[in-house]
Amino acid sequence: MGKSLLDLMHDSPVFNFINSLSPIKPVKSTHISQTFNPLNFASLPSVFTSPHVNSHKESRFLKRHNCSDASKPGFYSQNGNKLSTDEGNGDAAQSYDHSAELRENFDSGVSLGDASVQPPAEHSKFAIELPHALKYDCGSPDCGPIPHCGTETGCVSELGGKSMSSVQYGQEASEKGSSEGELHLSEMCKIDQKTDGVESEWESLISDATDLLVFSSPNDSETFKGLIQKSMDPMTRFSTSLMIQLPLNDVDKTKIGKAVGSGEQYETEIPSADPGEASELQEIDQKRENVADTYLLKCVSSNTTEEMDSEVAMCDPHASKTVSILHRGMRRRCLDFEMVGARRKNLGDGSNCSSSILSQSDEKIACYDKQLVPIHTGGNSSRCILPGIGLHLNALTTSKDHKNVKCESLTSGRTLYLPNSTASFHSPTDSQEPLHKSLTSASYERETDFAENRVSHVEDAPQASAYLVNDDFNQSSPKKKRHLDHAGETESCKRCNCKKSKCLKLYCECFAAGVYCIEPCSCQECFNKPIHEDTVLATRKQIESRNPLAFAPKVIRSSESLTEIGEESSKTPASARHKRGCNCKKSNCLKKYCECYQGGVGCSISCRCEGCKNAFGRKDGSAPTGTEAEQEEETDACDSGLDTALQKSDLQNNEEENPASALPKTPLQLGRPFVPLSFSSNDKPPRSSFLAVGTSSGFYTSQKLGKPNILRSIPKFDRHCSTVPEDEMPVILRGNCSPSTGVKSASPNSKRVSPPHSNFGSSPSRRSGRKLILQSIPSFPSLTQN
DNA sequence: GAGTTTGAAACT
DNA sequence: CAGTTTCAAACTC
Repeated sequence: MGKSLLDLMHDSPVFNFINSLSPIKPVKSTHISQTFNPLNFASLPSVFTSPHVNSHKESRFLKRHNCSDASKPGFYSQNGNKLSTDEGNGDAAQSYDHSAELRENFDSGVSLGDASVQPPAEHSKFAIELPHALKYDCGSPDCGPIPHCGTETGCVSELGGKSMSSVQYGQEASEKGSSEGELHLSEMCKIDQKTDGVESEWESLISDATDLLVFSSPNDSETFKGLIQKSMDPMTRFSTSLMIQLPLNDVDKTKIGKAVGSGEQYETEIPSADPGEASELQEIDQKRENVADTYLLKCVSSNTTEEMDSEVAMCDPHASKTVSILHRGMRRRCLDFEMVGARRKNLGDGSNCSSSILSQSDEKIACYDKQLVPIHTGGNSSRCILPGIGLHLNALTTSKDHKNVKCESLTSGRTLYLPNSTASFHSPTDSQEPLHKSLTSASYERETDFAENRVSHVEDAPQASAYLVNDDFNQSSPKKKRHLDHAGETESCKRCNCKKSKCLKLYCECFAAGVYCIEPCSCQECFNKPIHEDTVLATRKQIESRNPLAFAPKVIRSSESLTEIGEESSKTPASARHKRGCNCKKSNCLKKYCECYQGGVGCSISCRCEGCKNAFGRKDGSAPTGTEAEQEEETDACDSGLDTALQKSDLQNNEEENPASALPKTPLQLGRPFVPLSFSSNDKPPRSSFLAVGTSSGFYTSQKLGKPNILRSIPKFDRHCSTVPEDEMPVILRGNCSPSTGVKSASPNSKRVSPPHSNFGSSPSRRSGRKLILQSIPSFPSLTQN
């Protein structure tokens, strides 16, 4: 039989075709299987692998990499877990590894020997399915009467009993990607040699498989879903895997079927171990991969939830598993992000993810995200949507009607503004999304990333959270906060209490922060609402025309700046400085009346304050020593707010005490003062400091204009006191500032630049103190384009 | 919660 | 640009 099979293989047009296509070079028949097997079981515990296999593993790996690796992220890693990960493998494998399956199946011969143990029934299905797909190719979906196997396991056993073709085994094994597969393979090897009537049996098996597939037909997707949702039992898992595979199968039908011509023949041929076979298999694998790819693409485009689900499964091997699990809850809740997030995580975790897969999955994710986005955007467009920093905040607080949104936002809320500020928000862990991407990403991209960002950030965006917190504290008075706290959601929004300004002046914190006022605000006659967007923008523009930096963060980090700013700044107590400096007369810069203090930064030369005792750093540059600060604090302890101040000052002092360390440091360091401030429960963090710092005007613009506002990203930025690289600074700002005011001069004194002369108003300009540090100015697109 | 204080923002 | 007024947050009671 073996020979006949080989001959068939060689003669088969399909074989030739495959040969031509296959990237993998055919290996000698006997060895082929070995070579491939290792791939399949690469992750298998050494225990299960025979020396034989091991020897080949490497080569196999290599091959795998070329062929299927790309398509399956995390496949290997998951395999490592074996049974526990079986599902994942299966699922994952389905989506991306079909090609591999074939190939692996091929390998089966060798690895079989190693086969280990308890083959999960789940996998067996795969073995069956694959053939099924092939069969489909050759014939009609209905092809022939199909013996039913009651259960997958039953099928498997049946297959085994019938001594299914090596191919099947191989497939199975590959699908399992686990020891069980190997076991079968080993058996297969024997079988191959022994079996003569393989074909007939094969067919029967196939039919069985077909049967199984019947229920996995595309139309049954729902059913599958239902199954998945319904239970977590083995059956469910099985169904899940099937579900995943289904799409592929369909594709296979069309594609593979065409390519191969006659599935049966192909299948029967596969069993034989022959170089030709190998090539053929390889080709098939390729096809499958292609199919998978196609499917993925398809998935990307698909809109239906169900499709998405299946797609997700397909796209992300890891996700698939997750998805199945999550499915139950997700659908209705629109937790897509969760999925996405999970998926994201998975992807992220999957160190092995191939680029191709990633990209695909990314695309999918993007789709997902997009879908999700609407959720946010729906209803209260402006509020819920959050394209802008401010919006996001608002959304959180405002949307009472969007409880869901809020809730989710809360979980993910931090990230809501990400789209705009993705750059800053991307946590290190978000490796998936290259920072640059976010930076450069257009709104569209942002949207895509939106969900994922949210998710990821939620988990690992301490900064973001911090920022939010700050926001909360900053914006609302304790009273108000308490009121709003009920939901806890409102926390992150700014709330103003404007009565006369209509929230269209910088008096209004919301407006100043570039966010719309929301319900929690106690403002009267508020025009700072989406409804009056035009007005808001116009006003904003006007203000900007007067002072281009009006919406820039008030506190900027001087840091990076060390170099730029020069010694002086470095000498200054704090690494960050208020952009214009304060003008305190009575508060001694020890209360939040002082913007410097509020911002958690020390006073600097720019300040015109009198009797400065800023705990974060005095105007004269003398940083209060730890003791000093404490003393001061104690003295001023009366000030409730000082508690925090103390903390802050302590921190600050620590830094300050050590001139070296005091200076510009890492963003975190910088942020420290702020963070403590903002977080300290007793004391409300300085309100505007953060707001001002980060929230620049970008919000409105971004929202309305939809310009990518990288700089907006401030949340993180804020927290870090404007760590934004100068590069990020909007051209406008730079241009305006530097030219007119003469940006930073080389001299220590000149490091700060005063705002554009023209509009900046008398006060700022007149005093040397009120100069702006251009470098750290948070960028936001200025309305006054010119 | 009302009233006061404070200093930035806005205006002249 | 300087001075004044307006404003709303911060603060106090």
